[in-house]
Amino acid sequence: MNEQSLAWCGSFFMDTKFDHTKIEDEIYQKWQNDGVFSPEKSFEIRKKAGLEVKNENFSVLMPPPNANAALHCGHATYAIQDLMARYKRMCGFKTLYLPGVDHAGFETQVVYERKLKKEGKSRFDFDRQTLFNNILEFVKQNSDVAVNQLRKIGMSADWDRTVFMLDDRVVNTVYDTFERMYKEGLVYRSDYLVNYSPFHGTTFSNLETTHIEQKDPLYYIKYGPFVLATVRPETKFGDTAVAVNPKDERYKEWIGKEIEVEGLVGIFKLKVIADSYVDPEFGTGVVKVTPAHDPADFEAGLRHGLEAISVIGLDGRLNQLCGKYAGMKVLEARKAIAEDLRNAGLLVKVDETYTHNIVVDYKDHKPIEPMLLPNWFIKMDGLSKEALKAVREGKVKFNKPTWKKQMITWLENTRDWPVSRQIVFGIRIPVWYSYTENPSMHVVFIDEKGISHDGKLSELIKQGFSLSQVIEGLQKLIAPKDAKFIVSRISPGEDFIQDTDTFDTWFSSGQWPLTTLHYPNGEDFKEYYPTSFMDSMWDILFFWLARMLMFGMYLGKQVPFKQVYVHGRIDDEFGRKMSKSLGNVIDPLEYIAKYGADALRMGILVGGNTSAKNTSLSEAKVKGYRNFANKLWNMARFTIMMIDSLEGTLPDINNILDLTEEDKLMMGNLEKTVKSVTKHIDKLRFQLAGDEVYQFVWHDVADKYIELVKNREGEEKTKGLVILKHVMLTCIKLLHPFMPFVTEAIWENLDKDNKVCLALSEWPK
RNA sequence: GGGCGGUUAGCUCAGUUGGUUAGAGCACCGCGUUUACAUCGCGGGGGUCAUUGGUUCGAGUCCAUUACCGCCCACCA
Repeated sequence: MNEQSLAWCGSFFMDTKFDHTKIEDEIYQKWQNDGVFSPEKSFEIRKKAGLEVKNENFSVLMPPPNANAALHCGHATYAIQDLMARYKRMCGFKTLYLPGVDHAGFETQVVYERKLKKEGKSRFDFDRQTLFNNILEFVKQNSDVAVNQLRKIGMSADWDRTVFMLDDRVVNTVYDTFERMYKEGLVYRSDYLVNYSPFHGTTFSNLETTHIEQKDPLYYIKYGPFVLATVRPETKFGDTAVAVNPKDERYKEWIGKEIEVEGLVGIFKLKVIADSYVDPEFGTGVVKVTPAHDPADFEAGLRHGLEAISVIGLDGRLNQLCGKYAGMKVLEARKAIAEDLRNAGLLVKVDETYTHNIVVDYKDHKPIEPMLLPNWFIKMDGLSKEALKAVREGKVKFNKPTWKKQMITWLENTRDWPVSRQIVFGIRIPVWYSYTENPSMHVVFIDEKGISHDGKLSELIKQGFSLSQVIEGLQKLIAPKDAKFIVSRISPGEDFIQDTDTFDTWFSSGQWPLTTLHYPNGEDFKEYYPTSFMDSMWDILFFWLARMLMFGMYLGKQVPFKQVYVHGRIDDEFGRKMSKSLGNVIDPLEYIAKYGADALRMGILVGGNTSAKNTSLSEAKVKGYRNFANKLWNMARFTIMMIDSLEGTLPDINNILDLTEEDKLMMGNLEKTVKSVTKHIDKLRFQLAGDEVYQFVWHDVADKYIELVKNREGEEKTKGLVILKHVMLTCIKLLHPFMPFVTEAIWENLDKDNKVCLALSEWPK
């Protein structure tokens, strides 16, 4: 035992209880000082010590935790990545575990806006740049919290390589990608029916929306010669056709004819179209078609060449096309219009029992208004095709067939990806509009006195504001859909204003394997791409894993990771999802403080099946594994005590002969356990691996073999202790990826001649 | 509407080539202060493996059916 290790064990090792609080931080510091987490350093250390080193790398990227909050229980699943990294490192692979932090654009902004609200402020009180800087400051404070908490769990990540999503280098790579895609025709700006949230003031991709069931009145209204059913009479001013099913005999004669509809604000002339998307069984079998405010109608509009007329504005209110209803909020207008239709004798009946699914955002479940807005889009066909091919060919393996199936289905059905978000916190879209060429741009800005101005840029200039004044206090810019623009990351000249939209978070995090490894010319990229292992929960299978696959194939020309491990959600002890409203949220830091990181890790890795859809965690479980850590500790203590009470030195395991039947059995079982545990980990069956060592250590070694050796005398006892020591050393190696702290502490005390720390010792064979 | 999971002890779950009497942890009951550990030891109770049917010498395990629970995707006004 060397001086350094004495410092943190010493008399402490005589304690009958294992106190994790006394050693965890110190051991972590020691690993870090020794260079255990650096692939290069740890590789050299093993080489020098004469331990096996492989010619192959093992690399795993840490899914960057959101920088907007402290860690939650889900982050405890990072133990899976750490288990793999530690295991592979011990097997002799040059192992890189690369950490990072995400800016989590939209989510962070939502969190920050809630904070502002508490202070009686809102995002509208700040110009764009100031708001961005404030949020960035907020994030920087929190990302330290997140990183330090990850250290507490024992992550053997190379922190010197930590990447933040808004690092200049990352942002530049993201810009490179956008520019390249633009040059290759994969980027376009278009009016498209997007999911717009009047509440959040931004667009969402399809993935960021969800459906909830809701009861709404279904209005049967007279519509020219027809009666039709609708829940949205307020969109009637944007109707540009009426549709029926082509097979519907009732309306066959009307197809292709023009009808006149007496509206509440004049008379509409509409064409009757036939389209199979109409269900003859629903309502009366007649549908009003509103391409600008309904996804199905939008598609139908494209098929039939219909005009799309927007009647709802970004503020969620009806616009000037709606006559006296202009300025009303959607629901308000709906009621008013229904009432007026009733009074005009145009309302046939109302079905109050009608339930249907409405689209809401995934975060706050606020209603989504489908809107026709100019947005930046990425063409998905080519990108998804390459990713699909790689998945089908097995270039990337999945821990369960169902994830592969889901991935294939999603990649087969991708739609173009709207990547612009109308939020401030993110990577700003590198596109500039010239004022001279686009005088009709709409801007919102705050002047020096803090007064907000909103209007056409040319008008505001006429009023005496200078362009630089506008740019200085700029909040929002809306360029017309046919605006002329230049793609550039720096200003092309004084006449230009940059787009105020930012990229969808997943546009940058989708490039994570590339940016973290310094694509395209960095050493790490050459050395560690494609990465070996990627662990993530199923909730971001499409958001993130699919996007990484696409960017990986597009830029890196290879899959970004060879093995995907999809883990389950951590639920509470009754299998319920953790939620604030249920009050069943477990704070991982609390359990670490109380029972130790080792116990928490075991609770996740062995107490449940991480690859199941959901897995439950409970205090009782973690406590049980804390007991196991204590058991292990005392087994080691007792072994050392028995060895110390012997006279003379302990013979080498290779020099002992004439083993008893019990000794042979022990050695045989040990060998079986080593083989089985190794196989289980190789097959990613962590629970079975961990449980097997647990059972072996506790019930074979402690309950039986130690009891046996304890009662021996003389030479028999000496031999037994030689074997016991060997068994203990082997077991703590097997357990190290699961319980790094207690095993490392035992190693220092049990093997006084150790050349390297346990984290760099050789995996038993 | 399409697709996918799950159902094994009071609770959380294992059971990965179909093969003795179905296991673990926690909880429960009884006993126990031995050279470590009471965060321990020894012993014990408790399951018609959701339903029904099939394949098989043999089914918790494979196939089909039903029921219940849950998830994902989706443009039914």
